[in-house]
Amino acid sequence: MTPDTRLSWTDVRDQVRARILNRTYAPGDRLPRDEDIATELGCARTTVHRAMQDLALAGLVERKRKGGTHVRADPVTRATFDIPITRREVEDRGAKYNYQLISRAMDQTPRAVMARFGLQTPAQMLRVRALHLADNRPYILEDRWVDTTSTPEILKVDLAQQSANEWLVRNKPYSRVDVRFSAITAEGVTAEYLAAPLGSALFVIERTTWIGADPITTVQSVAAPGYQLVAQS
Amino acid sequence: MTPDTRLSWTDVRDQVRARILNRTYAPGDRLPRDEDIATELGCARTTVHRAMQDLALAGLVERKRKGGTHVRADPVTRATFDIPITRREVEDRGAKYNYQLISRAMDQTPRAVMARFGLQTPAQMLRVRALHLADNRPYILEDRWVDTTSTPEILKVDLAQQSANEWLVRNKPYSRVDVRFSAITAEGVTAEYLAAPLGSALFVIERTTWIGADPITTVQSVAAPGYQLVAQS
DNA sequence: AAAATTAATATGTAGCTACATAAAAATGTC
DNA sequence: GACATTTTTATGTAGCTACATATTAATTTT
Repeated sequence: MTPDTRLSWTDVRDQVRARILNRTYAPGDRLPRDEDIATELGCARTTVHRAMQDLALAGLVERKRKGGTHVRADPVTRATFDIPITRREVEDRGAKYNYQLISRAMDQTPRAVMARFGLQTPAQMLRVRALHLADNRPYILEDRWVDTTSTPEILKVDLAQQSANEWLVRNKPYSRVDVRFSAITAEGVTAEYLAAPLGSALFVIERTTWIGADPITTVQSVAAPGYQLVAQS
Repeated sequence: MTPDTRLSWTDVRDQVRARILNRTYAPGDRLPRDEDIATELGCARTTVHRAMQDLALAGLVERKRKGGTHVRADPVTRATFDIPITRREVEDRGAKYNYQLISRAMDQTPRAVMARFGLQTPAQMLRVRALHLADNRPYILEDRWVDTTSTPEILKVDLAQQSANEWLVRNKPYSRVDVRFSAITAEGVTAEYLAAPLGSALFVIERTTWIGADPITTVQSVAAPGYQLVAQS
């Protein structure tokens, strides 16, 4: 069905990638111009262009105007992670999702939160702590701060019924997000809520979102022991 | 200098994104056809198409032929991480990089390694353990297995001089990679090598690569306490 | 009425032209 | 020779046409 001699941009991409993998084009090498590759493979320059863009996005080559296209000498491993709302994450694992509000109160932002938002002076924000459960076992403990200046509506939401996670993601689109991963030791109430042995290692995801220049929320999500995050594709 | 009325695809993307953010197009809504948006904004359909592709890639909208374009109801947080070679990572932080080979020997793959590669039976592979240092302090401890069937050249490399990390990334391109993050507790020799207090939480990156269907290598990289991974952009 | 077929439609892709832009290379100037 | 200027060139982008393809919607057949 495919017109025999018609190359799609994915075909071109795969061809060029294969050549990089088999060292026809070695790391650091400059590739032929898009146009020459086009002539060689018998397609239009636009098609080669699209293919090259994709390879550049994947981190395999680097392109510069006039400078041409080069195979990256120090290829980086580029991994993309999808972090869905916690309910979905739990349900996608085939587990029953439950949610439990721990506390909800206005409070002054501590240093760590100010740092995340890039604030110079402390501010009053809504602090929400909650526990997400999978099959009635602790799954993720979240400690969240919501800026009530940018998001006053959160004050009217019944957070005992609906998690701030879910409400925010559905009702408060953001324009910028900062994600960071780390590990902490299970201690005190954190260990207690997660039913984790004292001293066990816990995986932590921190997310901070803004709309334009205005802070929306920052969360520290601590996962129960054994949690693993796997890259897409 | 910019021709007043000329819209680039990034302009269109930003416009549409703004409308999603300000709820002109609400979650779940179907957007107008590309062509209608093109007419409205005064540009070609191709331009809108490119903009939409980008928004789809970012996870903001979903597109289906004939079905049209819809604003995603459950937006996911999509984060991209670049994991450079360890030398670069250290040097980019302005620290002095050092490397130390701990052990290098052929051995039978344990269950965990078989699982990563999807092997049914154990195999003989090269196991390399090494320590990366930043300013002479332990930075990352790596425990690596290299498939000497797909990568026999590794046997001739002097791994005391050059880290397997670096040699592989520069000499062995891969076609598929699997990345996963987790947290473990500092124990035994791991704690010792990293100079980490017993029981402290350590961040772990596991990477497995293949060329076609053939395994190349799998590494468990354990970072010293305090390590944090931050998403790009 | 249910199932199979056909038509309509929105997005996906390839190819072309024309021009913009960044950066390297060549040239000119002091 | 060092510096500024101009030219060249490879990629980047916009717009157009034409057709492919997946789905839904409409229609026909059983």
